[in-house]
Amino acid sequence: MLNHRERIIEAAARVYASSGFRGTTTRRIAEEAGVNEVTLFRLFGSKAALIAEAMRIQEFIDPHPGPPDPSLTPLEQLTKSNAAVMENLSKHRHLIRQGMAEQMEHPELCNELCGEKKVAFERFVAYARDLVKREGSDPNVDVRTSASMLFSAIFHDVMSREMVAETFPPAQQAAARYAKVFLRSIGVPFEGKGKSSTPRRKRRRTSLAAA
Amino acid sequence: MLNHRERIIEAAARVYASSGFRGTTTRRIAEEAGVNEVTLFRLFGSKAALIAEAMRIQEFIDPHPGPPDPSLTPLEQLTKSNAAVMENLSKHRHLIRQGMAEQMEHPELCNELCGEKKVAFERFVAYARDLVKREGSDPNVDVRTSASMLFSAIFHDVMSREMVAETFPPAQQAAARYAKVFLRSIGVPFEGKGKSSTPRRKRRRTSLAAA
DNA sequence: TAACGGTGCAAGCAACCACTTGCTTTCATT
DNA sequence: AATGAAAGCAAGTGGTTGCTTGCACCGTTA
Repeated sequence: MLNHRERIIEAAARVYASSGFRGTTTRRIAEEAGVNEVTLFRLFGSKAALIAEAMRIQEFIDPHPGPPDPSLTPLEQLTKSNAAVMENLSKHRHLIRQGMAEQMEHPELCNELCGEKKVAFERFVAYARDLVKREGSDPNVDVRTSASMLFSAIFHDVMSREMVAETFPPAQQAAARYAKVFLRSIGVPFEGKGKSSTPRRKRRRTSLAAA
Repeated sequence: MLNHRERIIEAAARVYASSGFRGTTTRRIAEEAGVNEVTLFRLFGSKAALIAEAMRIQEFIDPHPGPPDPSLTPLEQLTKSNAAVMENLSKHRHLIRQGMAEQMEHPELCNELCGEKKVAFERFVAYARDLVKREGSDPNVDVRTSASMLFSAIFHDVMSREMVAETFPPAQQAAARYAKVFLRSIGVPFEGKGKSSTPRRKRRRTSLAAA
């Protein structure tokens, strides 16, 4: 049983995710939280302050997708972390969509999201660079753009699958497929079922811990 | 000089793009269109009908990115069409973001967008398959997932660059970089400045017209 | 000239909004 | 039993919303 403050914040996030800032009425938040409407104002001061606090608390991107199990191949590691990120992002997809749409009107609300995203991206780029070095593939490959595209694929998949599912790989295979295409694009070989045209090498263990 | 009807629809789309359905008041549309508020209701019946009509008219994805100039290499073709799609999408990015966020509350509004997107994607997959065949690279490559990732990269770039620019390639190079990573991932060689680790071949002209 | 469709204008409607006030109730701590 | 903080409740504030009404105006067509 949560206390009032937590129940209200949770309700605010839920209502905001489904209806945006304007659609989030204090009456509805109070109703969903099972408290009186006045209580919101006594605890948070205003609707805007309450919603801002609700956004501040969310953790959109799983902060601990690594370090990965070193006994896994790069493909296995990537598939696993892709899936983890997708699952966690998916939980907040409605809220994130609202935040993105309202970025012009309420820029403060999506700052948390953006900050997390940048950090996660740089961490991933470092991992990918390390991977390229360890695997000894062409160091001139554009790792950063490949990483950007992988991030985009994951983000866009989560945000748009409900609307245009046909343009994405089947949900259960998406994480692995994105991993394969990514590895291919940075020239790191993996053992695919006859899908690899680059010379195969014995799988090598690598770790994300160095990133 | 547009007539009233067109001016109103244009204003409605503009206001919707910046403020969403709830934020789009009939008073504001009338103001921006330079007509009296009553005129909206006389011409369109209701706010919802007006906005629906405004969405129906938009063309989000350039319907004619091809057939490409056959004198161009695949990389040049792709770069060009990527850039064209990005430019056109970018014009509607605010409107699209609002539509995506409100997909649950107003599903009818984003149907047009989704339909266009699916068609454009299938057309592109067909082009990519043809490319793989002509270039004689490994036919077992996962072309569809690579295409999906390219689409995602472009879409996500356009929609999120204002918020997290650091996670994307520089704006002027993005179209070309996405094209290179894509070609790399489907095993089609291109002439990069020392970035190619797959064996180079003399550039071959291909056309998207077959798609 | 007469009729008519399109438009503007002023006013107003009921519903809803965020937020406030004044008062009572609940309940744990002392 | 007394105290005080947290919560509920009912009512009301001024403002905004989508939409309507009634009437005057104006240019075209008959």
